[in-house]
Amino acid sequence: MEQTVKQFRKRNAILSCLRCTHVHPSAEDLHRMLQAEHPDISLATVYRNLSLFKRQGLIRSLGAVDGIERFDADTSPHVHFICTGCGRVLDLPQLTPPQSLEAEAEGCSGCRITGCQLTFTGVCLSCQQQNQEELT
Amino acid sequence: MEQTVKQFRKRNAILSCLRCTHVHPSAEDLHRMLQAEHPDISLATVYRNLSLFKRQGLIRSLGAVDGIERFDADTSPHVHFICTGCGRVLDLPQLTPPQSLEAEAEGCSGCRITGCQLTFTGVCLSCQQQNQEELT
DNA sequence: AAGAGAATGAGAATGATTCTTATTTTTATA
DNA sequence: TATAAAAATAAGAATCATTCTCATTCTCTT
Repeated sequence: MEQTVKQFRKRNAILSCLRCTHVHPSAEDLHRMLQAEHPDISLATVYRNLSLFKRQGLIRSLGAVDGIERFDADTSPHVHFICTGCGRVLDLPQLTPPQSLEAEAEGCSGCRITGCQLTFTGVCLSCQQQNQEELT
Repeated sequence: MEQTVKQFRKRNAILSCLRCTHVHPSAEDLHRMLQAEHPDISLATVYRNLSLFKRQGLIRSLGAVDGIERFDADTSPHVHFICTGCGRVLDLPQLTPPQSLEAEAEGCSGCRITGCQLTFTGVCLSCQQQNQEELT
């Protein structure tokens, strides 16, 4: 007899799914990833819950890449790289964001600072290789 | 007799306008600002030329604030602050972005890095005051 | 002055995101 | 356990920033 543990709440599934990936997906990406387990999940539900999580501070938005918002369940301060070729977003966990600047920023501006985002842009390895091939 | 120097090209006006402001305007903001001098300028022209300037590297996009893209004619590396209350974007010219990290980032990721964006978020002075008043 | 090519205006098209509403699921209460 | 109230969801419509289309207007060259 199978367990009667049914997972009715799709909300948890959305958060889990985001927490299990490192691709910094868009809402549509997540919707696609979730469909295996929840074939009837609605795109609106994904959007709705993502903004809820954002408000709750459970996740972060990385802003839009090519006009599409990307999300990250890792809310700890870390550095990102965005490839201008393919739109891939990578974590750069080796680097530490310059926390010293935060106090300095508050001091010189009078603004109360609650967040910091350091993002590099450029061309990722696989796009570099692809560009190379195209020249041949 | 008035000078016969007519400024037919609106393109230059758009770039000049962006260069003369520090508010990091949106396309619509610019369109509004330009209407004094060019009452018949089209919003499509503003958008069209902004993406041209971006491609040419004459201006930078700061990404979207509240779903609306914001632009900056200052392409030199500098730090931004975005107010989550009013959406205002401020320069923090006192701070220098950590250029040392860029080489480190290339080293550890293999990505070719072409740009860097350091952005703080929080509450600006005038929004802090307004919040204060609301409590009274 | 005429023709070719670039720039523009106006409005339609696009597409990501949000909203609405009817339905389903969950929780609270008896 | 039944039942009512509250929360969550699906589906599709609505919104709105941005891009596209195409007819017209400018600009430059000859």
